[in-house]
Amino acid sequence: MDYNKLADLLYPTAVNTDVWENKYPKRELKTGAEVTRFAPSPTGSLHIGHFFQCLCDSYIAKSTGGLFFFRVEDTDKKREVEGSVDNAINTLEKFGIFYDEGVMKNGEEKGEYGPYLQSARTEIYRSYAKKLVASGRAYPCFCEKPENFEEVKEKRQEQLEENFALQQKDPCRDLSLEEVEQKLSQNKPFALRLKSLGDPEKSFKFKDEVKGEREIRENSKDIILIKSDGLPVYAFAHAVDDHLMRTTLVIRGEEWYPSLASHLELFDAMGFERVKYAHNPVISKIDENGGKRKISKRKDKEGNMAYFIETGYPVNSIKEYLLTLANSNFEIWRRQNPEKSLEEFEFKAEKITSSNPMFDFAKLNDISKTIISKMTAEEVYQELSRWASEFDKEFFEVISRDENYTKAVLNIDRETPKPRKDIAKMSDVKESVWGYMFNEYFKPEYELENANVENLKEVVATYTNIYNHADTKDEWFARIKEMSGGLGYAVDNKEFKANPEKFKGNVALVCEYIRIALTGRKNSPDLYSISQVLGENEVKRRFELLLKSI
RNA sequence: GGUUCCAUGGUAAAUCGGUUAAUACACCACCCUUUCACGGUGGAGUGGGGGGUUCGACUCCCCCUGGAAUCACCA
Repeated sequence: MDYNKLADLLYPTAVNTDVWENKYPKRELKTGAEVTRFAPSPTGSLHIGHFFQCLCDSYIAKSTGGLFFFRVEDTDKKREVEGSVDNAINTLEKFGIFYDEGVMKNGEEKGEYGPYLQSARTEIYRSYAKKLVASGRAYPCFCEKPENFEEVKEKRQEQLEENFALQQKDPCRDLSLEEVEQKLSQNKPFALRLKSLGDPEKSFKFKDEVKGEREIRENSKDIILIKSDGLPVYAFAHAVDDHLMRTTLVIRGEEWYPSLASHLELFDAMGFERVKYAHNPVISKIDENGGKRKISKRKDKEGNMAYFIETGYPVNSIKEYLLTLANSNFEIWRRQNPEKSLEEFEFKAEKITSSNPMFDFAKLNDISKTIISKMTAEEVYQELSRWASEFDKEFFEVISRDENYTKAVLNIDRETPKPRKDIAKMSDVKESVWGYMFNEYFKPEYELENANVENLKEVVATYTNIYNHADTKDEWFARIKEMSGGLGYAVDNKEFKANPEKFKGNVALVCEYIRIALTGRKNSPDLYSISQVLGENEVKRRFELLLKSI
């Protein structure tokens, strides 16, 4: 078989690969510098696993003094979702992840190693395809392609049931030049397959940057390289692009690990220097049935990065949480360096665990609450209005109506040595933390279970008469105490504990009644601060509202 | 079913052959407190099972079990 002839037949116009090798020379970097990349396919919003990798990529590039680029793997036109590229770019921007090269908004690009959009690289792929054919390492396959994945699965199921018949080599593997010529003349579309020389009985040593030294079996599959639509498949595009873009470290999900051997064979067949790999664990969750499974972008809200943006988690909360999953020593570093910027953390690929971590909302929320508790009211306000202006326009109107009022609300129990930790995400402000401070969201639907309604009424009715907005905090409390005593509540808590039957309750209970009137709930921060921020008229109005409603 | 990866409390995990097996979140109790929180103190809870190797194993080896990934002209 004359492979050169076959190559000319298949790719008559493809240019020699030297053109590309010269156009994209090796990068000049100091030793140890890693070139990493984030290369999603534009199939909708960003998955948390992708973002996780992306975070690792950017950290490693930065901490080794290398560089990080952004490539778009748009080779599956069927699955493509419009707007995905912009969405990914926006997400990276929102999360403060900057890339040195790659696709930008409006279809522009920066960097000397582009195009960074795979669909714009077909000419390059054709050159390498031709080279591979010419060296006898790839061949055209004219077989009919499966309609869809369902069909593939059915076929697989059949194979399983017949005790999995061994996969045979592709029938097109040994087509003669004449046969190829004839099919081509009939305008039959073809896919390009790798002619694998591997033997799965043999294995070789390989060092994964996360998993360490591993032994893997050789690949023997004649994997598809270029689809019949002329676009490359992941493996081929990965090999060509990461070679030509001079990537040094490929960080990707563990789901790629099983196909690693075929990728390595491809690199070797094309004469490329191998890149290093770091296979990350897949972020999983415990599902409704108690089982563990990979987080799904479709089924799980936390699988979708958009969720965190839409609900208003500060970007650093998400980053810090993912960092604790990626490098478990991050948490210790953070405790030792509470004031340092995230960027100063020294990230290590080999510290990434190889077992799949479970996503834990409780932990994320704790991290986030701590971060927000350290912000000033002004900072929270900025974050809140930025979020609300995009995702809760109505609330945005409400909080911007009186900026100073909103800031005063956000400042309650904040400027203390031990600030409250109650906001995990911006949507909490309205929904579970401060809603009642705004008339629109103050619902006089009181939580009255276990409350003695008559006593509640009595306390509020009495208190509304003696309330003095000008009181200092001490005066304010003294007044409540005095009133409590007069109404038959224990002023001394020890006494109350000793003889609870002698009193209607204690001062704590009186406060609870006032709290119910003021906030509609049984928990809220310091009542004095709340009254002061609400203002005298509003305080009185709420007392009246309660007295009328019960 | 084949191949592969993984295995310390509920979750994230430290240890890298000798420890009362750290720590954080969550949980419980108590303290602080006018309430809710925050904070403080304490508590319960972990090496999947079975074989080896070793004076000694959570740590090394083997088997089993369990979980996960993958087996597309998808990435």
